[in-house]
Amino acid sequence: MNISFDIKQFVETLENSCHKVRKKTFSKNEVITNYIEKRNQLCILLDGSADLVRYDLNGNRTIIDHFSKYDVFGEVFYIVSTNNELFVEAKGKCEVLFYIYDDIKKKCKINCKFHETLTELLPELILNKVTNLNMRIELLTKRSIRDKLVGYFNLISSMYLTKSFSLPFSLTDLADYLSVDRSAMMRELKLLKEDGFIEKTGNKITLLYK
Amino acid sequence: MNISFDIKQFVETLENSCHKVRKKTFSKNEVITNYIEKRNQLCILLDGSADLVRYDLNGNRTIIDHFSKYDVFGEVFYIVSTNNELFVEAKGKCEVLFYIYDDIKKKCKINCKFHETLTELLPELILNKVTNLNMRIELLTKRSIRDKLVGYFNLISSMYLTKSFSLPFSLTDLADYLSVDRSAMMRELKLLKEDGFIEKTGNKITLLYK
DNA sequence: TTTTTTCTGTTGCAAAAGCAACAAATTATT
DNA sequence: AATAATTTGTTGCTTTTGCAACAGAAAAAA
Repeated sequence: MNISFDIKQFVETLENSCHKVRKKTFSKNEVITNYIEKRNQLCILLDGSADLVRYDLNGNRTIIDHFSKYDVFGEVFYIVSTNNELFVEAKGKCEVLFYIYDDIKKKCKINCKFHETLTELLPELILNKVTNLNMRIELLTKRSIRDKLVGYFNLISSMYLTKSFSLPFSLTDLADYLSVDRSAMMRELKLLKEDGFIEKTGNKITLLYK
Repeated sequence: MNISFDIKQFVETLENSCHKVRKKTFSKNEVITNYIEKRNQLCILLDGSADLVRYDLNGNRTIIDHFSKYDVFGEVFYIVSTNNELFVEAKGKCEVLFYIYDDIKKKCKINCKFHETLTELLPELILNKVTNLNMRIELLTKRSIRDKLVGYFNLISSMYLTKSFSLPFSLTDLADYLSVDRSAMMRELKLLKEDGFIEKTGNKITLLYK
């Protein structure tokens, strides 16, 4: 995503220009943050990858979003509407920039450059999120596991412009992302293979159709 | 939603202040607009109700979003990411305000008040959409029809602050919204009734739990 | 390196959801 | 007011999905 470059630029040059900015590192499975309304926190993933997850009352785990280098997250992008708590979990070693704001829409009192740039970029960042959410909904509304898998593969394929790619998720996590049972998904992957739609070695997928 | 009032205010006073604004009426089942990238159109529903729908290759209909009075829609809020076409369909007689923009983020050349206010409101409107999308995802990730129904009822209930409410959808449309088979949903509704969780007369629901 | 933990791949069985078809009720249309 | 169209409610049957359990592979930790 071309927005990442902008973020990179301004993070690198400006991360020390505002006293409300803190950098912190996390190791695998640590909770980077949880989403609480009015926490007024915005985070930028400087290195590593992390997932936004929710656990429901039945113990089901759902991966809401997946973050990689230079992705931005925080409650502004996900206004909490239910009692289910949301966590951002580190998938490995992570470096995260935390930024606490008073009012995301208004200028920082100290008038720092960091905040100014962030405020400018915000609408674009949010629209970026909206696109992700829409894609997500499109996947989730598909009626069968097969359609979800194929939809997801098409997405990845068109993102990387190749019919052959490694999944950014483990298969276990992919099931949580598509909101289906893992073993049922494995079964469907096998059938897709048998029907000649895909090739699969470990988590490398090759699309054979179209 | 408190934002509606702002919209109402400024629409009523300013709808004639920009030459790029057009008002049009639609009758039931007419297509108000379809989503095409770079169409640069923003619509405000002045009266009636409408649905944003998608038909997939298998002929399944999915209601992506439901709009009522003063809701705002258009491609800015749903960046098209796939080949499936999206339509906004009138559910009855509708009055719609169309606004064509050059660049939603920049001021209108003629510097009209309409555009200025809209540009100011836009981030808030978008965040509003994000909340909706997140709620939607939360519903769709629920693993069973029962959980989807209950989740949806809770949402409506907490929105209207009452345990007794009429559904804003027909049952047929509700199934398309929850992305499940209608008859299977009817069966589950019956079971919910039999298990004493809800009362149901026509499309009026009363929650008996909690 | 060895041990432990997590992830992958598989399967039988049970439960849930989808499909199809139809009658009754409700809502539009003429 | 009569007719047509749509929505609701229901059910038997089929297919899909979920659950549980386990063995082997791979990855992480000791």
